[in-house]
Amino acid sequence: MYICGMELQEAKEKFIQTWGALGSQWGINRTMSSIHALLITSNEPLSTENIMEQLKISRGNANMNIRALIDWGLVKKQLLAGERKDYFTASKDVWEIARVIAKERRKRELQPVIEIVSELKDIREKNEEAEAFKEVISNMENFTTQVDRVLEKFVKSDRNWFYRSLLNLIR
Amino acid sequence: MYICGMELQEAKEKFIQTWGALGSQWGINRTMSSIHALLITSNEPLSTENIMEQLKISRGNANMNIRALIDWGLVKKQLLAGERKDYFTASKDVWEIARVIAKERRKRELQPVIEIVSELKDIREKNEEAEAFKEVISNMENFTTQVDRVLEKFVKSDRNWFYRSLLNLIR
DNA sequence: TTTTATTTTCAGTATTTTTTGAAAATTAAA
DNA sequence: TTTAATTTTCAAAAAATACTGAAAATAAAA
Repeated sequence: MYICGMELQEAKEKFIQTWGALGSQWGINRTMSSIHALLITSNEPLSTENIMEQLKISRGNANMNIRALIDWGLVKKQLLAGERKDYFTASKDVWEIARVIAKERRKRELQPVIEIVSELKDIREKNEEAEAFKEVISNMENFTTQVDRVLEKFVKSDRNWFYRSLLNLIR
Repeated sequence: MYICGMELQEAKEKFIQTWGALGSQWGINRTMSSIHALLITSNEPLSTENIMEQLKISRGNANMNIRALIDWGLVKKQLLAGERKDYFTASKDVWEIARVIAKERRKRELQPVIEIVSELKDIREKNEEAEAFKEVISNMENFTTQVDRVLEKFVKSDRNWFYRSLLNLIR
């Protein structure tokens, strides 16, 4: 019985809940981030059934979201000797997690925007209104390609570069 | 009649559509980002009715989302002399837009996570499993507070600092 | 091969989120 | 005042999204 502080189980549940809520605020579905959080906090690989049980979700739901996580590169299958079931793990390394998420979002979201912005430059009209629009688009292209380059660097970098760069930025 | 390239109107519509889709991928509702995009590309302030017409949405919907945008600091009311209606504008400055979005998301999302992570540190248990969890949480606290500091700096910085920093990062 | 365990799929259902539209509230002019 | 224009609210409807559960597919063991 703990007077202050909290028990491990309670903390894990709170973490799973928070991670889930955070994900859904960022356009990732709640179950997917909850499963991710569960795996992050689990000290051993979990099977689909473990996950279904602990999060009280159906097999179909578990299966779909595990696959999505694997697709993102956030979760890996682990074959356990003598076991027929698949087991799953997630990296506990926060920097690595951030790196993978940045990599995927760059690919899935930033790249398409850059493409479309680049298309939108081709306007022939020459009046004031058109020029103003072109100016916005041109700035946006500038901005997105710069951000893209930074993300690319981050994704390819190592932990030391990242933490060193952060320090430089806030210096 | 244009052979290649596109007309201004078409480009604007494409931009509005893209911006809307992007927003919804990032947990901001599609109408809200579409209104924002419409205002970014408009060369004059627009009234609620203008917005309703151009995006084909209801008055209630327009009103709620305009207010949300004002709440975020992305849109401003503009009183037009001799007009009774409210008119709205949005900054066309991409850097400024990014700054405001970073500011709001930092306040609304990063801060709460930092708070919760800090709470989760108080675990009394001392077994191996608890230590592993504490390690994850501690790294997460580290990471989030560092990112928070960079965002704070960005939010308070000027355009020059930002572009200079980006250049330094990718150098 | 057949049997059994496991994973995948997906139509139907449930839930959540967004939107509408009309009534109520507010604001400014008459 | 009263009247008219405008904005806000919010219950109900619609749309989008997520979830279930059972059947089909796959893979491994017997």
